[in-house]
Amino acid sequence: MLWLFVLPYDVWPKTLQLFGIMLQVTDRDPLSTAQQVASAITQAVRGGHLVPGQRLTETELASRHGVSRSSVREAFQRLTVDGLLAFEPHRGVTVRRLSRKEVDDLFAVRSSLEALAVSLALPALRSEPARLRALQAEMDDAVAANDMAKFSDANTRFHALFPDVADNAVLVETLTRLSNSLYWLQFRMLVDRDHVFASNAEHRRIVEAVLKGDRQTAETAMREHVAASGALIQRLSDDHFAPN
Amino acid sequence: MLWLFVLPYDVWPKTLQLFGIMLQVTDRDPLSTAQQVASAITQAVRGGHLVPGQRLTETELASRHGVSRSSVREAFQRLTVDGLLAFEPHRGVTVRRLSRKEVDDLFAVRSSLEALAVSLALPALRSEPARLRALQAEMDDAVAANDMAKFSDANTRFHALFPDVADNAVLVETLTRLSNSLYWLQFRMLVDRDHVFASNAEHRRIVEAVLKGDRQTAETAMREHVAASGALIQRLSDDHFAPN
DNA sequence: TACTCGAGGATTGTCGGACAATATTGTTGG
DNA sequence: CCAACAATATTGTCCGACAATCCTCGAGTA
Repeated sequence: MLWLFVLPYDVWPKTLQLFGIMLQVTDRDPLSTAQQVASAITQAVRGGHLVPGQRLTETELASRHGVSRSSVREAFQRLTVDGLLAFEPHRGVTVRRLSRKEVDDLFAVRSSLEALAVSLALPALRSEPARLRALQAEMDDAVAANDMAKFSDANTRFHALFPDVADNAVLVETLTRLSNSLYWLQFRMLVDRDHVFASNAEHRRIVEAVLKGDRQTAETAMREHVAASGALIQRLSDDHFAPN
Repeated sequence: MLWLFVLPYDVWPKTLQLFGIMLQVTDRDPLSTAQQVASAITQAVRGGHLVPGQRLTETELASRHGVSRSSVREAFQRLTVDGLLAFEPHRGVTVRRLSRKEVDDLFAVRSSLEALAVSLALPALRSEPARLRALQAEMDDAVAANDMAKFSDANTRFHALFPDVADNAVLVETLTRLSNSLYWLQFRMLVDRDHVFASNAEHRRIVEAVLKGDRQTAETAMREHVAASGALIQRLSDDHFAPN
């Protein structure tokens, strides 16, 4: 029946009932308009084209992306709950700007959840340590080569690895939300060269404890690592934070 | 200047600049239409008028509440991120129905965060123990009187107390979301009489540890208490859960 | 019987326009 | 410097429209 696979995607039936078995055709729907706009805004924030505190108006974004106000509103809502934008009734949205206390609060929750992720992911990572080791090697290389961008990328994947392997959708979703709010701060954080070395040492502690199967040590190491990042961010100058 | 207070609310200026001091008039904006619809749906779910798995259509809700489809869509979105409704592209929303695994995932995250809440709230609760003691007494009374409704109410406030006192907005928001998804299950859970007694004993353990200032014990007591609730829910019959 | 196909209806996704409610800004005058 | 008002910009909500997609169900077929 190989001929089936050369048919263009469009003419495939959505479901095939053969021999009483229901075959589901993987049906990746094209992203909704609102989702596309949301992604575009996210990219703009990540790329620094939109700075924290900046105001976004519905009509402007609508015409810029060639979509209707409805879709932009929907995108705004999603990004607001994702923690990337801040919403005020009758005043619109702005790129979220965190106060010192908000950063503190976020890191407190994040450290707890990342510790949980380490604990949940430990068995799986231990039984197949290749992925973790590869990531560690990559970070070591980046440090040795003094390549900040590379380290930043590997660092992001390092922190995403544990929730991912933990196989807990709620955990992944929650941590994603928190990370979105923190992205711009994390970016600024990485320019500090000394911190990168310290950070990598902390990563190594975590990795070793995980591979050794020492859950308690791995958890607290991660907890302290995240807390240290939070403390470091707090040392940034005042104008990186919103008043209050 | 007492005469000012007899003026109707409408004619008050929004801000008063007097003697160079900016006075903010507390401006409780009337809830947006979308928010009202969202609240109504929430009440309907809590009251059992809408059962898990049930489908909600935009036009039907719009005409029922006398609002436009736009507002209903917005309400749906909020309730989806709040975990009360489940959304599928091109298929609309249904009252969320959790699978066993999802319940497990939720309780894992929730136990971690409630333990964090206990830890953060401990100092404040210890320096002013009246509130905690009053709640404990209330729950004891409910158990003694075999009053399930009263215990349920006090139980809800007990679990809300720690995040509230912890003074961490992110924590409160995150836990609220998780609780919303679990509401219907918690409701079913409370019909089990034996569990109520066990639950109250666990509460007492937590309270004692907190008032004694024993952070470690308090944390693990809360963690285990939440985990026990999760395990209990898992014992419900299959038809309370979504397949998968 | 087991399966495919297609028509028709229901529902969602997106659009454009409209208008009131509210916020922001600028101006005026004391 | 500050109150009061006018002008403007933006959001909140509504309506109507239509294409895209999903669901149902009956007819056709091997």
